[in-house]
Amino acid sequence: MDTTTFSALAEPNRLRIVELLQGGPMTVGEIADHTELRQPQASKHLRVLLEAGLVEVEAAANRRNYKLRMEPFQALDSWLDTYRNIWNERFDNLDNYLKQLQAKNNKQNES
Amino acid sequence: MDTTTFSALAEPNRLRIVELLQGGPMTVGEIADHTELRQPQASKHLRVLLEAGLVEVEAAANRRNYKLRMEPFQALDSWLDTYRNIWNERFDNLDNYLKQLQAKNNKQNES
DNA sequence: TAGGAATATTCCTTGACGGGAATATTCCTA
DNA sequence: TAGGAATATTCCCGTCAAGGAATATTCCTA
Repeated sequence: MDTTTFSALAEPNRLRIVELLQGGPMTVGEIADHTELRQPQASKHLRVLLEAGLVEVEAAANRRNYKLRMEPFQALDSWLDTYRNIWNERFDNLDNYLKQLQAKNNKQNES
Repeated sequence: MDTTTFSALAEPNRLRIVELLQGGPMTVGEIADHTELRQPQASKHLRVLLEAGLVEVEAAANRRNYKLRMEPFQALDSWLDTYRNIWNERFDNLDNYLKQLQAKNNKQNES
């Protein structure tokens, strides 16, 4: 995992844009409207997202439709695999501990 | 989803530290050794990770053991849910498209 | 209790990033 | 083909984050 996806998403306005694009492709103007960003800054942030591979553009005459790319999110997803293992492991340990505790209690109650 | 986890992971050395800690708790000195970071910078990065909630510390005399916290990763995981829906949706569309195409071909071959 | 090991903090400097304003570019249509 | 709409780019400035070096802090042990 390299850090470009993280840096792209580390900027609040860009994260906002990404979440906006969940609803489908959008035009620069629409994005600017929904984010209180001026058009130039919207363009700039979209450029960063584009270079990070988080979005792609399709030119339609005057307009540009920006759309989410799924690859980076899928990469994130598999990056998380390792951590899922870790937290499952920890959960199993806790689980075992609780079971042992319960077994112990049962034994006491028997006597 | 707020951006603090992303900014914490956006710094290469910090991402490196997080991945190191997959192997279990580590001391500041150990971390510094494994990352070509000087001790002060290691401390500083750990502070950031700490404040972002990505790690926790346990003091042991002179040493401090830093250890991963799972909550932020779990949060990331559920944040990804939305995007999983999106890519499944797209995959279904592609799937349907291919099936239609195949049905069409079969029809042609029949005649 | 002095010294040393492990860690944290401070100060400084530098480079990158984000916003604002102005301007350039592209494309459509009257 | 001139003008206008949509978008991109450039320049400037202020802020912030990261590394280096030095120093402070904490805790152990001889």
